[in-house]
Amino acid sequence: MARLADPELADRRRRQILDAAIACFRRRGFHQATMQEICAEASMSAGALYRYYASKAEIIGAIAEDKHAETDVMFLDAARKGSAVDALSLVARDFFQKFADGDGALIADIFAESIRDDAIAEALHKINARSTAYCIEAIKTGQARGDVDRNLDPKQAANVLFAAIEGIGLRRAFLRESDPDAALADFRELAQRYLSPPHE
Amino acid sequence: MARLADPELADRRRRQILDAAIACFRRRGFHQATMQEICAEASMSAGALYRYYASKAEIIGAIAEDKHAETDVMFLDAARKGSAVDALSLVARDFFQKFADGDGALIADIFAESIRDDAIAEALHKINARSTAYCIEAIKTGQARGDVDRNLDPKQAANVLFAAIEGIGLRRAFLRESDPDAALADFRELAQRYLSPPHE
Amino acid sequence: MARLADPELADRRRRQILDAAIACFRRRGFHQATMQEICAEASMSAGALYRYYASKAEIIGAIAEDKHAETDVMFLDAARKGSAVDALSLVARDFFQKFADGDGALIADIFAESIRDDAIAEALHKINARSTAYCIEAIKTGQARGDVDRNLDPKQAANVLFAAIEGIGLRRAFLRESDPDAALADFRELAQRYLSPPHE
Amino acid sequence: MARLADPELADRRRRQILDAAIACFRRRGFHQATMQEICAEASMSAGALYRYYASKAEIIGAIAEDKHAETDVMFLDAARKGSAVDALSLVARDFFQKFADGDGALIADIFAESIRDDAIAEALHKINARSTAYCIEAIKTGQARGDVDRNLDPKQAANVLFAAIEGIGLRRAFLRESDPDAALADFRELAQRYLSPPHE
DNA sequence: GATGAATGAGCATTCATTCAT
DNA sequence: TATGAATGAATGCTCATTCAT
Repeated sequence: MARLADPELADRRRRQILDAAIACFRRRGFHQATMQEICAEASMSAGALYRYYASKAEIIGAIAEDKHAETDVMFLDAARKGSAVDALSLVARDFFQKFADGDGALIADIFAESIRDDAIAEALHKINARSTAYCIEAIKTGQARGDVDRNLDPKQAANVLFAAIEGIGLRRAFLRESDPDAALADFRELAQRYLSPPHE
Repeated sequence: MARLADPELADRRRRQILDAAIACFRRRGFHQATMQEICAEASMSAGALYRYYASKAEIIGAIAEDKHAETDVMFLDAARKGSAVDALSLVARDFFQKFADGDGALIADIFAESIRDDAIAEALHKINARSTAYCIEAIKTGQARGDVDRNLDPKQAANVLFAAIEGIGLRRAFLRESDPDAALADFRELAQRYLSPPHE
Repeated sequence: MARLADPELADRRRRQILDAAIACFRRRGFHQATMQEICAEASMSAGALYRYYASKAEIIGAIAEDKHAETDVMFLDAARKGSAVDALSLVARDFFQKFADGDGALIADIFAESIRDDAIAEALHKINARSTAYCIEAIKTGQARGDVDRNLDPKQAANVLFAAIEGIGLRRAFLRESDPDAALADFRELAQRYLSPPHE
Repeated sequence: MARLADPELADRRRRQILDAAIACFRRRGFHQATMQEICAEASMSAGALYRYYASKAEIIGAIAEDKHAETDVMFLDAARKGSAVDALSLVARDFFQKFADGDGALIADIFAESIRDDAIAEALHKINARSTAYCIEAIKTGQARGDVDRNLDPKQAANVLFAAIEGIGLRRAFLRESDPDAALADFRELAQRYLSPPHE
């Protein structure tokens, strides 16, 4: 009588829960949002939800990874085709858009959580290492091409630039300035000046 | 004979509560830390604590302002004496030290809280406006002197640089890299390259 | 298979809570009885109770209405069949029985609460208007028949008689005189003399 | 150096506390009003207040007696001079005025408290016995004179009439009808008809 | 697989009362 | 006498999680 577990259904349900949780966490933060709210948002009973995620912490972990991972996909292509600044701008633009969409507080929550919680930090470090690796690659390519100052340490520069993207996004969310294009312009100017070789 | 209400005592108690709350919030975050923990940390009964702060939210607000305001004092002097980069470095150094001291998650919490809560945001905007004003001044002075590129918009540049400080601090906390001098070196290089006039 | 929310269960639980609350409120009053006591009396956890009533105030409101409404049912029949005094006596008897059963203080609490709280007052006014309407009808019928003095204003008389019932009940509870039949005799004598046409 | 306790001061302070407590209890009820509120209303520190009353319960007891006693003074004179109805009307008028002044809920609280608390009840019974005695006297005088039906039991009648006064006052407070003269008219009509001998 | 009622420890907050000054 | 800061148990209420159906 019993059918085997349908893995597609499980994936669908997990996605449904994550989306609901993201919506709730945006509005209220990880620790203020309740499981009941998430259940309601996901149109799902508590029992059903707990079949897919064993605890609130697990959902938080899943979302942190999820948010961090999204950016990754587009990087590689862009990095080869254009300059380092153009590739980074693509990432930055995407990131700023999230802030414009109301993800600012959630991203800050993820920072807080990953600073405090080693398990989450570890998961995010892996994702971050990959993104950084692409960026380092792009910077090295730029240095080879001559658009990027050869005196810069590629890894250090990659981290500084990611930090700048995050900082600009956060600060603009704090200041209620939500135009992602303005944020991007700020970032491009910073990146350009930071990366350019002297006497350009 | 009647003893009059002692305003010094009130100040001392408030400080005591804030310090205890900061310790708890660092470890556990605003919404996970309990009032009982704060009371214990402050060696104070719940009743005593509530004489000085009417609610947990009020403590959160007070700490947010407190943390934000700390940096301010030193800025003005530094800005007149040295270059814009040197003045900013002073602020940055101080900020990075907080991360090294374990304030990273708390600062992220403050970002999250101020993005979500308009009342807290408003209070912080005032404090931030003052800091930014000093920085803008320093940049203008640098432009007059010729160490700062005249093509930069001072206000925009000030915000970008603050954003960079915050981003670098957060990212390093996330990566468990706690050396504030390394962070400062990263920031100085970024600021130098960003602010310098071309053909230097 | 999914079980649908059972509305009967909800009704049962609500009744169970109300009964427990009435028992507690009788003994200790609205504001001295604790939710824990009510939970214990209802053999229910706090969480379960709060699924059915959102707050203590809501329970107080529900009980106030409940107590007030109980009398209503029997009136109409009685009013048609017998004299106004007989119909009123039925209500009075029922009311005095409540005092004999220990409801006196609770009824006084309901008065206090409804005098102070407009929301509760409003709800009770509706219920009261219905009871009064039946009584007015009975008095008018009596006037038509000739057992009731035609000089009396029916509405005014109805309110005076209800007031007398309440006053007698309260005063007897205060005096620890709990015999409902003695109370009823007092009331009948008063009502008879008050309503009778002169020269009878 | 130390002066002996000044008994006048003590009386003044006690009065001050009682007045403040009455004001608070009116607004919020015995068990919802806090000692802090009473202290503030009395412009007195908690320590000072507790020198004069050992507990909140003691204040409640004192107020209950106080409220009940107020009526007493005027009765005796009136009872001798006019008819029983006139004497009772004086008391009733005074009582209805209290309701008009906002004492309704407090009076209901006193009923509740005295029904539940034997100590308070006992104290009030004494005061009540005195008032009732005066009323009984007035009724007997009326019976002797012939304005009061000789078939009525004087004690029973006195209690019924007091009950009616209380019931009318309470019910009007509940209905938000605050005109004391209208209440008095209701009562006079009731008392007149209740007390009058037949064939008048 | 899914439901949603139930749990109960835990939470922020209050308040009658005390006591050092 | 008077003050008012302090106490801390108790309050109304919440919520992550479980489990019988």
